[in-house]
Amino acid sequence: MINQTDNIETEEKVLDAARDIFQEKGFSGARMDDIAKAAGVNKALLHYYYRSKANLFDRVFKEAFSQFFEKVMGVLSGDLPLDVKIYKIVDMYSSMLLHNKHLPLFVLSEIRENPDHLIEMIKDKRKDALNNLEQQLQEGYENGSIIKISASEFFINLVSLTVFPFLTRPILKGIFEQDERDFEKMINDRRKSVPNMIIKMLRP
Amino acid sequence: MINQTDNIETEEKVLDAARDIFQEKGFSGARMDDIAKAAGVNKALLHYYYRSKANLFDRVFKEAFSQFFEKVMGVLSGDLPLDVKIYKIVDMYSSMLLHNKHLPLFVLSEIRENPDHLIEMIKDKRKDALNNLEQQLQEGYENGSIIKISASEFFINLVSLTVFPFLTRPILKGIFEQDERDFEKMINDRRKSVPNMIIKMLRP
DNA sequence: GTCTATATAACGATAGAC
DNA sequence: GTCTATCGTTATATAGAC
Repeated sequence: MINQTDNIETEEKVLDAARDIFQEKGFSGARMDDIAKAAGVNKALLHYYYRSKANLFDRVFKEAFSQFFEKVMGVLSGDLPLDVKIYKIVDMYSSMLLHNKHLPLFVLSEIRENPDHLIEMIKDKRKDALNNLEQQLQEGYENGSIIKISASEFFINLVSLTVFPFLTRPILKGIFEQDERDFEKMINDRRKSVPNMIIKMLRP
Repeated sequence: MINQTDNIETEEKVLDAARDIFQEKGFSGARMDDIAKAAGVNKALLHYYYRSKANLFDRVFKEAFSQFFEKVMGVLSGDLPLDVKIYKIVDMYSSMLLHNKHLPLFVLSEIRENPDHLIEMIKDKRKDALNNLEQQLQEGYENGSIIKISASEFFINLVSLTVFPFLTRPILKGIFEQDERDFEKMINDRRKSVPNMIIKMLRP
């Protein structure tokens, strides 16, 4: 298993380490040395498997980006009732981000660098999800069951309330003296309170 | 005015340039060369006035951080009615961030580096603002005019809905095909819609 | 106070032995 | 496939002339 053939285990160890370091420090803050050390291998191996820092970063970023978006778009595209979609999205993000604390800040802060070609990555799924959501909101409005609201406004409100607390976590620690457990409790409470807020907000 | 005595104009030009570059690229992404070029002076001057990159960065960061927090804390500490406070905070943030697009992402992403000593910077104002807000929410609850809600929950919801759109600006461009004017229009609409949402949410 | 030139260190990347 | 040693660049920082 060692030598003579590509060592997949090593290749993965490197990728795992790269994910950790890049997501915590960003592209320009991360050091190839640190990634190598975290992976428990030599620096030269990173280049052997991934050729360059930019290349390795790209792998990590694309993965993080799709993790951050594709599931949500999937839920929005489906044909579940609106309130179920709301609960699902809040729940999904809460679980995902509790286990991957640096993800949202990483994605958002690295996006400035390549603001263009990321659009390609969502363009397909985007249309489906939005058309579907827009129609659903329109129907609800014509039913008289909800107020008139655009898909973008609805989407932004929902994601803001769900994701923002993760971005401000170190600050919340300072302002409200939240420790780790307090924070988790708050997030778990918000799995119910955020959907309730959104639904209340939609009521005519 | 030139030579012989400290040239305050130059010192400020450097600080202005540093603010621009640091806020756009972050500490490790920023280059002293770029700052010098943006200030229209030689690289050696940056060290003459500010000694080191870390030192210059510190100036910029502290300023940005207090800009991001102190005003809000001031409003919360005052004795305005709750709904007025809500409108004021949303309005303040919207105006500030429309003119300083990189501020929130800059503050949030650089905070990981020094998560500790920033707590010092808010500790004083924090207590006043929170006690005041907590009492106000408690009174409203006893009046029967609003639901029971903690100060932290209230605060997070308010700031999330106000600030988050600025963090996702390049993405909104991709998902909703928003151009610059669309974005500004959306933010200006939210000066009313966000307070309305928050108030609606508070209703029993 | 401002510049040019240069020292010094850090980092990404490659060569070559095993 | 993995390591050590090293090259080449780029960045921060300083020395010294004006």
